[in-house]
Amino acid sequence: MNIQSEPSTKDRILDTAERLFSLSGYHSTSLRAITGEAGVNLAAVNYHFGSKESLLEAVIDRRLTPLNKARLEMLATVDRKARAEGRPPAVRDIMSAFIEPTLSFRESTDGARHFIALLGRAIVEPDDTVKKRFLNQMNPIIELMLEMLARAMPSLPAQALIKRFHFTIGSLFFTMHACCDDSMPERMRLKEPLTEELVNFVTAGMEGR
Amino acid sequence: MNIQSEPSTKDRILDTAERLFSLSGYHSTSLRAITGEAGVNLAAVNYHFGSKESLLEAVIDRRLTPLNKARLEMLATVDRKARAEGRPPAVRDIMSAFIEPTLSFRESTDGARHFIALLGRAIVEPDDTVKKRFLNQMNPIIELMLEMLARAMPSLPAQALIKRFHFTIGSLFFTMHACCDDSMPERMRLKEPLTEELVNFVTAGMEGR
DNA sequence: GTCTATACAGAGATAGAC
DNA sequence: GTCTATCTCTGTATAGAC
Repeated sequence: MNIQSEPSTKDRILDTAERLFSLSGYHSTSLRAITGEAGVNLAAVNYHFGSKESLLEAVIDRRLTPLNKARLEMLATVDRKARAEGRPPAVRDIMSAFIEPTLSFRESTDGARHFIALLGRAIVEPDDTVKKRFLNQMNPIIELMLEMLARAMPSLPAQALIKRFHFTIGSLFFTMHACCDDSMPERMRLKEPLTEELVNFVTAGMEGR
Repeated sequence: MNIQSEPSTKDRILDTAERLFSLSGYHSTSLRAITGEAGVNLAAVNYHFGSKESLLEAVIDRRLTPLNKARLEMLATVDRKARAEGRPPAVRDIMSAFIEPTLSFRESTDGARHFIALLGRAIVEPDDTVKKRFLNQMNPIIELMLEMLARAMPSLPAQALIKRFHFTIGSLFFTMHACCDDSMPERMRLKEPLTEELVNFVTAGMEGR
């Protein structure tokens, strides 16, 4: 545990891997590129993490654990307030509790920005091990949001709710990935701030017509 | 050009690559797996396509060209009809012209289903060559839709329109990818039909509140 | 405990015989 | 068109230096 000295070998690997995974993708980033740029030996990855896949898991867990904690706390606050006022939670507040922590976390540091772009891709990764790791962390939030949304819109059939929530996830994760993506055509480049527009969009879609 | 005999070496490679790229992802699928399953020699890929990347482009182009033609025709019909009636095109009709051909094409054959799942991932691929190939084909449609949407909602600022269209693309592409994805948790599994719910969702989001 | 050097199997790409 | 041989680069594993 270094307090004010150089980052440890392990942290240098994590930081570099996060950046390169985000920029070039998991499979296209070689361990030699990571260790070369981090200035550590190739075998240090195997020593500290065991494999390239375990390294990716470590990259994900390091940021996703506190981020999901923030999301759950915000959802709990929305729920508590609604119960105290004897009303169902508002769709907009549920959406905000998911979106606002994500996008404001993204603005916090350069590393976080890379990580959020990486996460936006993780949900469509074909690699089962990686995706399951990611989905396991997301499951408690998904369950809580679905339960709260069902209370917010009691007359909406369960299947319709699932579909609309699914579309919502698509909007958010694509935004997480693509908002800092330079390869999109100029006209499609997004400008900040995004939170309010995204909350508006998915709230309108959720509540239907 | 074989009419009623066995598929050619080239077509066998295309069909097998389409299925394996969709199931396991581009980078995780080896040329040995493709050529082995297709029953052709490894070097046949290099001979017919030049490289693994060019093979992916061929897989994309074969299906995306006719699909985009159908989308453009449907958009043109919506536009023509609106002009004939002297009114701006309806947001819902524009959304349908993009979504309906995509999802009904997906239902047409097993190969198409695999292809649509692959496309749903292509838009977040980190590989620049692949993504640019894909975006080049999509650009005329994106431009036409943005132009029609601007006429449909003349009071909406351009930046807000871009953002909402972006969120729409996220919903559709995630649906294309994930609707046949078995690794999602049981509660999030989607059931057909999707077209109407998706059109409702993105129309409501587009039109705002 | 940390880290380095190095060996190994599998990948995509390519040249050239047939 | 097809196939073999071979090149480089990848992820992984291990033996041993400090």
